[in-house]
Amino acid sequence: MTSTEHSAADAAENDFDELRGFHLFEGVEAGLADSLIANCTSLWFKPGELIFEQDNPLTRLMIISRGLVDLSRIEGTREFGVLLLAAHDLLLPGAALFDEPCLLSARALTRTKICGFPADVILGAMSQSARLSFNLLSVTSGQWRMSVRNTLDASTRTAAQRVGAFLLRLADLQPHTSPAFLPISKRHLSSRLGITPETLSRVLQNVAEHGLYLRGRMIFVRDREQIERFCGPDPYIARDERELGVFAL
Amino acid sequence: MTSTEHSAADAAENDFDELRGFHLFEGVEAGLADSLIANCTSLWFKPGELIFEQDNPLTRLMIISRGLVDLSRIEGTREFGVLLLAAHDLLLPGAALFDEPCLLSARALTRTKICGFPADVILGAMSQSARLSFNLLSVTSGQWRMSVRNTLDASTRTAAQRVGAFLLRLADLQPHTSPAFLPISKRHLSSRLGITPETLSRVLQNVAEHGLYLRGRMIFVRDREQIERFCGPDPYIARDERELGVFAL
DNA sequence: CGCATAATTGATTCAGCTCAAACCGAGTGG
DNA sequence: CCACTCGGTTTGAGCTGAATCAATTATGCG
Repeated sequence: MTSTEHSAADAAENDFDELRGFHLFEGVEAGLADSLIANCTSLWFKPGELIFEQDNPLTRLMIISRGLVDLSRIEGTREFGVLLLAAHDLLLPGAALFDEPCLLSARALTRTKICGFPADVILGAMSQSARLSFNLLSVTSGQWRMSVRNTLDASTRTAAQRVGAFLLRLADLQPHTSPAFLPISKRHLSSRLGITPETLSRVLQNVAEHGLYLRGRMIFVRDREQIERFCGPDPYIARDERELGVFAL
Repeated sequence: MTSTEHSAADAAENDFDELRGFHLFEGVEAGLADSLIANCTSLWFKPGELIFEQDNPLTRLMIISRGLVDLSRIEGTREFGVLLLAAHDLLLPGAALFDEPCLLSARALTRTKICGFPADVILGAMSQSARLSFNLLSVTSGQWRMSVRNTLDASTRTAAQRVGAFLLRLADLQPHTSPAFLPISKRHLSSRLGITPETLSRVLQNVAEHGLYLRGRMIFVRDREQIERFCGPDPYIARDERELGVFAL
């Protein structure tokens, strides 16, 4: 953790309202939530900076307050992206709470703000608040579900279809901005989709011929019908994981 | 659910001791655990039988009391195995508790006994017992962790390495039987490892040349050194997921 | 015994990887 | 203002692991 660290008190004042509104604290007894938030420390990370490294234990439960975080396994020079988390998401809650050595490293993709709660404080709070445990369970379930979707995507769709579907979803998540914006580098995108940067580059040409193109970091959906047909309909019953407090991409 | 169904009372009597010892109920207040178990219904499934189908909601939280269950996405004729669960494991707890339509179907691989608890009863109990919520969270985290391991295996190892590593782990999990026993068909094994049956067949010859062979359903580890070298060392820090109440393969 | 399902074997194809080279745009400093 | 890096990206050529398709051969199992 090399970034500027604010004092706990400082963090609590600045972040209070923000954190209080997070799904994690929904329905949690006010007094308890407040005391948890008072224990929180926030940290800013620059794009590209590592937040924590695989194979180490995690002593705090971290939540993304701003930014985007890539969870991936780093093996030599190659990175295998597993999940892309966004604001409101928790970082490997299981690893933090159950002393699992992380399987994954976390890296900030954009300028990112992380709030951390000491794991033992959370564990203590869980034994008092059924609702907090419930929320944690709902988030963990949702993240797992997202991870299963990725696994299935990887084995049922071609690289081109995954690229198309991912960009399309990204566009749908920002309905107000047109054109939609790709918040990460193509390199990271390729890692997230389990392909090499070279393949991504080639595949984008193919995708462009089917109604969706990426110029710079702007995503243009030119022919929705066509691109949807091309990607294959999302094989999964629609379910907005955001209801579970999951904002992963 | 086409199998013989026992009455709840019947189930409770027969299964009481068995269920009470499951990780799910560890540390849960005795009265509460007992009343939950009284609400449980058990069902037997024949090998190959579907336990539930993808895209449907789940109304009960199911736990495997005996047998092996394959969680997979069925797409036309091809099946994509995601996780192989064993006795003591829960079946998609998140789907049952949060009304997620399942992404996966569950199929009994061996003769299997499933105990089910109505989801709303569990939800009610969770609000009373922090420990029950905690246990559910630990199981869900552990299953997710296992699923991440699979994802990583799929993208970092070759088919042959995955086959070798899987059989080796299977052998290690039954230290008392020699030779170790493959409890499922090769077809299912291939699905679990994300390869075709043809590839599995070919790859087994290759694996045999590196110290591990499969004759019928017997697994012989002839040269442990060699096969471990061949598969590449398990890249993940050792952690026995069984501590988390997860027995998935 | 005989049929259905599972497993092997062979021939061929193909999606995506690797390696290597060219390209491009944004900073940087002379 | 321009030359010069230096990432990140693109393009090209060739390779390869695993899938597919098709044809046998084994293995239960009723």
